[in-house]
Parts: sequence; C-alpha cells; structure tokens
Amino acid sequence: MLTINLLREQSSTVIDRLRIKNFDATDIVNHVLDLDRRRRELQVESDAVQAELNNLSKVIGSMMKEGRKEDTEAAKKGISIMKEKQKLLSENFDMVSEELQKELIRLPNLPHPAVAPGKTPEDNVIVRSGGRLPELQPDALPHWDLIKKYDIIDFDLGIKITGAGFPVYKGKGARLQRALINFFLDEGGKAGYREIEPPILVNEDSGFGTGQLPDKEGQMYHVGIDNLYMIPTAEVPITNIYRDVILDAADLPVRNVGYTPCFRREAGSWGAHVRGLNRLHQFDKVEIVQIAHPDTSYESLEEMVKHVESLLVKLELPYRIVRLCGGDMSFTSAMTYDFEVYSAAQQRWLEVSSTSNFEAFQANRLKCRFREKGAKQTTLCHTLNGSALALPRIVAALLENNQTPQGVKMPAVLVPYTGFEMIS
RNA sequence: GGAGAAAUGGCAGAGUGGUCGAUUGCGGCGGUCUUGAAAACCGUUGUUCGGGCGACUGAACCGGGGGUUCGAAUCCCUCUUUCUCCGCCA
Repeated sequence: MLTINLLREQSSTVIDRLRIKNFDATDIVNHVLDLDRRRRELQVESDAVQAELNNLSKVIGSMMKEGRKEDTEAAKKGISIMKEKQKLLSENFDMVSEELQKELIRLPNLPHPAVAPGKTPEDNVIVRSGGRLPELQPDALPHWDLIKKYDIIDFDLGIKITGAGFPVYKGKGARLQRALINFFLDEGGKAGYREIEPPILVNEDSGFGTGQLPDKEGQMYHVGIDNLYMIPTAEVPITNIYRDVILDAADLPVRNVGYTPCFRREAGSWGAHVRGLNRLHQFDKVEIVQIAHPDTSYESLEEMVKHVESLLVKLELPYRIVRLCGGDMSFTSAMTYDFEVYSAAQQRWLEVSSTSNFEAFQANRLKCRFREKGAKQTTLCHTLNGSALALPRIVAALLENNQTPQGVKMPAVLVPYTGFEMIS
C-alpha cells in the first residue's frame, strides 16, 4: 500500500504514474485526501476531550484522597456527558480510519519511472536473451507426450488421488524434481542467500502483508476450519518473516532463499496453452527474497536478475529477459523482469520466473522498517522477490529441448544431482 | 484431547485499581577517568498517530479483542500463544 505521506505531498505524481499502469486513481486519491483531513480533525478533537477526561480523573483521585466526598460525586456526574461525547468522536475516528485504509489499499504500487507504458505482453521490453535455440527432429514431441513415453509424470494418477492439476512425479521424474530443487537451493546458498524452510500454510495477517488478501482470496486454497491459506508462493511466508520487524541498516540487504510447493486455484484461467506442465494447481518453486535499503534496492534487483539468469545459463536453456510494461505488471510491483525459456516442441516462450522490486509497497503493509545507526527515526525497507526458479516449465523445456532418439539428455550441471545422464 | 500455570519495554524481571510508559538489572548509546582498552562512575535509551515555524505539546500501546470504573498493566469475559502434567502420535 502507498504511504499516506506520498499522497499528501505528491498526489498529482501518484495519479500520473498510475496512468502507466492504466489505472485512473483520481477519484480514490481525492477521496483518500478528504478522509485523511477528516481523520486528523477528529483526532485533534478526540485527543483534546480525552486529555480533559484524563485530567479530571486525576483531580477526582486527589479529591478522594482528601476525603471530599461531595465534590467527588459532583465531578463524576459532570464527566458522563463528556464521556458520551468522547465515545462518539472516537467511534467516528475509527470509522474514518477504517475507510481510509480500505481506500488506500485499492491503489496499486507506482511503477518505476523507467517502466514503459503499455497494455499487453506485446508491449513488454526484451532486455536480452541467451542460449541457443535447439534444432529438433521433425518428429519431436511436446513434453506431455514425452512424460508418457518415459513414464515419469502421471497426470491421470494425480486426478485419481486429488484432481486435475496435481501431477504425480514418478521414478526419474521425481528424481529430476528433487535434483532441480537441490540445485537451485545450492546455487542460492552460493550467492549468499540464507536457506529457509517456511510453513506452507499462512494466516490472514501474512496474506495481507504481501498483498494476497483481501483481493486475491479466490486464487488461494483456504483451509476453512482453521482459517489458514495454502501459499501460492514462498514469497508469502518468507517475506512475512519481516512483518513488524525493525532491522539495522547495516544488516541490509537481507537475502533468503527457500523451496516450497506452491498452490494456486487458477480459477477461470484454464483453456488453451495450459496443457501438461504449463499450468498446475500444485507445483514446486525455489524463491529468493531480499529486504533492501531504499537507496540500493535496484542494485538488489539487478543482482537477483543476474542470479536467475545464471541458473538458466547453467541449465543450458534458451532464455530471454523481458521488462514488463505498465499494463502487464502486478498490482504490488514497481518493476518486474520476467524470464522466459523457449520450449522447442511447443515453439513457445514459457515464463519461468518473475523478479520484482516492490519498493516500500509491501513493507508499508508489513511494517517492515530499518533504522540507520544512531538514528531515532525508522524508514520502510524495500522488498524484492523472484522465482529461482519455478520447476514445471523448466522441466517442460528440458524435456522438449534435450530430446534425442536415445532419450532426454540432462544438462551436465544437473547430473551430480540426478545421478543419471539420460531419461530413457 | 483433558487438567493447571503464565504472557510486561532489545533481554531478564518487579509491579494486583489512582501522577505507571511503567522500579531494577543486563545489553545498547553518550560522557568522565585512561597513552589505549577494561573496570568504575554519571547520563541516556520503545513504538505509533496528531498539533505547532519552533521551543514544545496531546493521544494510544504492559499478547489480541471486548467489558466494569471518574480512573485498568492491575478486576471481569473472550480469543491466541507459551509452559507443566496426563492422553495420543510421525
């Protein structure tokens, strides 16, 4: 959520910048400013009455000590009208505060000035690409046929056990999953990230902190009996480690990496292009999260982009990095790089990572702050995260791009992890 | 799941209705002393929202929410969490 200060001081900038995201903020901003004024008026009034009440209570206290019973009773009577007034004021204050909060969280994060305007993925900017596009045999198979041929991932079994979108990985398929997870975690560790194994169910506060709640409720599986949500990404529990935390500036940036399964209901998003591993309800992902100083958060973003890119290079996959245009960016992001790998048999680019700087947007919800050495004041941190990486589409690309008449060849870097060179 | 105990500032730990935002110790920060350091001594040390150009000043916060009262860290209700004992269990 944007800070109220930003709106007070630069409301026109906010409106202008949100146009890049194709969001007309005029009405909300005006409403927020109006509510903010009313809220402050009410606070001044309510605080004054409360101060008087506090004072009178003290007076009554000392009168009782002196044994002036009649004066005490008289004072008590006078106080009740004031209490009514105070009750009304503070109720109004609470109402206005709540409405202000509700309006404030409707505003998306401002895109960074470097973000291009645009409406669709067509308008995204390709930053760079790498790797070589493979030349496949004419009879090359898409991954959904390959997994059947080698019997390594079983969708029907998943349907039997759970439902569509919950595949069962078998034999070398399961082994490949474990290999990728370990490889990604190890690489994260080498890059200075602390490994985290977080809970995969989170409470409402956590869902709010990273921005899934209240709006994207329908995208998460909800365990109603305990009011917990299954995480759609490790970003949620790992970033929430820093909810209500004040860090030392010297400790920034904080780097964490974690593997979790991820659960997404994907309500209404089924259709073309979601065959096989392209879209699932449950999938595995390794996520990197940084909490950064505002002055250096874009250096952190660059560092994360380089890290994700290095993974794709090591896996020998053809990839491209795109910077999302305003219209394609998420509600919470200030700048996002998507990573796509080329899936040769499908002849499509598949998104395998989304790496973003949220600046202070999440931190404001999380109340994640830092303090400069010796300073009294606290400042909101910047939060960032990125997939490093999401497994299913990596697996799809590995299978399709590396297929040979003898089987699917594993990239060299994975062999120590898989224990085999070929799926055949 | 059953029975009991508890939750206080960075940590430890007082405080059972009235100048308590909270004694004290440790830690942190600043200073005196010292060639330097340690020790000792002195001072300082939470968060949030407001008002004021400023000096300064108001309100809220003792796990969360509600209640009683002129007044609540302190009493009542409720939720959550932790600990001990019993049961169950990977």
